[in-house]
Amino acid sequence: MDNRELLAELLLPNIDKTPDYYENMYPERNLPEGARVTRVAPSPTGYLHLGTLFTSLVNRITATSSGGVFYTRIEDTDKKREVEGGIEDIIDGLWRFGITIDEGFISGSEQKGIYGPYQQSHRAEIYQTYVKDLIKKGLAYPCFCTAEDLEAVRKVQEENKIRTGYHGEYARHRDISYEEAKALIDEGKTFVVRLRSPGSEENRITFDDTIKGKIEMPENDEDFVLLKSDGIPTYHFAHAIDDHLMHTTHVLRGDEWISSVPKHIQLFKLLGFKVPKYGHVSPIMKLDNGAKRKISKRKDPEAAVHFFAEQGYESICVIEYLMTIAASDFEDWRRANPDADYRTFKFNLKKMSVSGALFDENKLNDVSKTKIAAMKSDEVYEHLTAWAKEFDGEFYEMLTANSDFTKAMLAIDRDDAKKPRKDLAKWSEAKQYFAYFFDALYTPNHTLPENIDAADAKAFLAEYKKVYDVADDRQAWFDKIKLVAPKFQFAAETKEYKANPDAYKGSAGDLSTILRIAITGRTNTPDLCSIMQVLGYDECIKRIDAMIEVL
RNA sequence: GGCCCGUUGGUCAAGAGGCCUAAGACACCGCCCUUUCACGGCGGUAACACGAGUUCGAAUCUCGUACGGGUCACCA
Repeated sequence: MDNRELLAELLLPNIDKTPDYYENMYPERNLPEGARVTRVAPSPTGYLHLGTLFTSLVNRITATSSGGVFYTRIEDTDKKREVEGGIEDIIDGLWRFGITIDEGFISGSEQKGIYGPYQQSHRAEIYQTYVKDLIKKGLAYPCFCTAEDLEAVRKVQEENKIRTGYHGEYARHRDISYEEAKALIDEGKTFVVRLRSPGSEENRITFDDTIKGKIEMPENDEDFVLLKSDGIPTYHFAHAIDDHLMHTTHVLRGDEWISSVPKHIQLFKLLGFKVPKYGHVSPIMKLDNGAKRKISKRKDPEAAVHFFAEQGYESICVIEYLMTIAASDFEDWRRANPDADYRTFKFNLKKMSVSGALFDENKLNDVSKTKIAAMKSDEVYEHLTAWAKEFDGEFYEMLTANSDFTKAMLAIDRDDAKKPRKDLAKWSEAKQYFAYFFDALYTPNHTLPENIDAADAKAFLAEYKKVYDVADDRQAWFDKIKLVAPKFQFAAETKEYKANPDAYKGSAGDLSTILRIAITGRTNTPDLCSIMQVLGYDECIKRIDAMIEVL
């Protein structure tokens, strides 16, 4: 046995398989030409992040549009940062947003597919097998440097203005002999396994990023860590092994990875793997004191996708909004296909923005309002109550105490309307918006607009009471307002009033406003006639009387 | 600091040397429609970061500057 073989046996004595074993175990996927295999590989370090959702969406739709496969893989190689229930949180979150998962972790505890296990902490033997092979080939070696050793080297490099890192002459254990290694191990020293990089900073490599285009960078010459001292791989190594074995065709990930691409390409080539296509997704940004910055888990509530659920944004609305960021031609498509499922949109990575988009709440609200406006009352009822049940128990009780009443309320300007109102963007707005329908929420406010005289208002309400019939349809209802209008010198027709404003105190429109204030305490509500029908005769009279009383 | 990437109205963006007197959407403003609000219709304000160069011609190509972002771990 030569030095390399001895080293390999010394370092990884329990590994008895060779890479061939795994190559045979995980065969090529049987997929049609052009089908793309994508994945999202989150670390269970906390809740589902907006950025993770975004990249998941991009991966998902890329697979879908090409008839491919989208799978999840858990990157739990850093035990220190792991959070209890993290896997479940992320996977369930994906499903909740309609990101379907074909393979890998399909719930917090279930895996599906023949390329597993889909959790890196359970794949140690696989990684070690490949590392052992690399050592035998002289492409990897043990490094016994401690954190302090590395720190000292870095300091020297910084002082001498040399590029920091474990490369070239600073790769101290690069040519360690079997004997040296054995002695150190016998002393009880721990080690990591590093790549013996054949690269040089002088060389340039280029790769074609499917999102950002052609990128040129110096070749990697750093002997970066493959296996940590606990025998678990670093991200770089796990990425190469897993994406190769799981036959990922497109690695679509956050653009913080761009600078690691030279490492990855080198690794794939050294391992004899086919290099996948890379696409680097720009982060979603946020405006902070006039400065653009990446949305941060720590500072921004909307970084946690849970925020949107709490606010009562429909998950599909968040997704559609993200689609407008992901694909510059999505909005046009949406206008042309207002009812189509977004999944049928033909997604093209080339249409993605190369710079990070600012998160735009206005736009989200617009997308959301349009979506909710298109719903029928039954659907709104279902979604609203589901939200309230989880986030506002008190409101939930009110909504469900009399579901027919609530549904009638929700049907106003919606079910029979040619052009439904665009009002609600998120369910948390509903409580305030519909407050006057519920005794517990309604606080009368009898403030009149400045152009209306209190005496007139009082007289009008008293007169209106006499003719009011809850059974009137919209036309009859308005005719009655017009009927009484002349008695107070108000114009029955808006046009008349506009043509000759001095002849009148106001128009039928102003009278409606008085009535609206009496009934709802507001000047801005959906169709008043319908509101009065839903509220019922007694309640309306009660409110009218209450207003007459205070005037 | 080294290495990457980026920069078109307030926001998202179209744009591949002449079709750009620079599209569209959101937001904002005005008018019309209208019982209110909304929808809808019509219109408006508003942008190629800066400087050189290449070219008959540059938002588009090149270089430099500025600004922004990312990355330089036994984290992903």
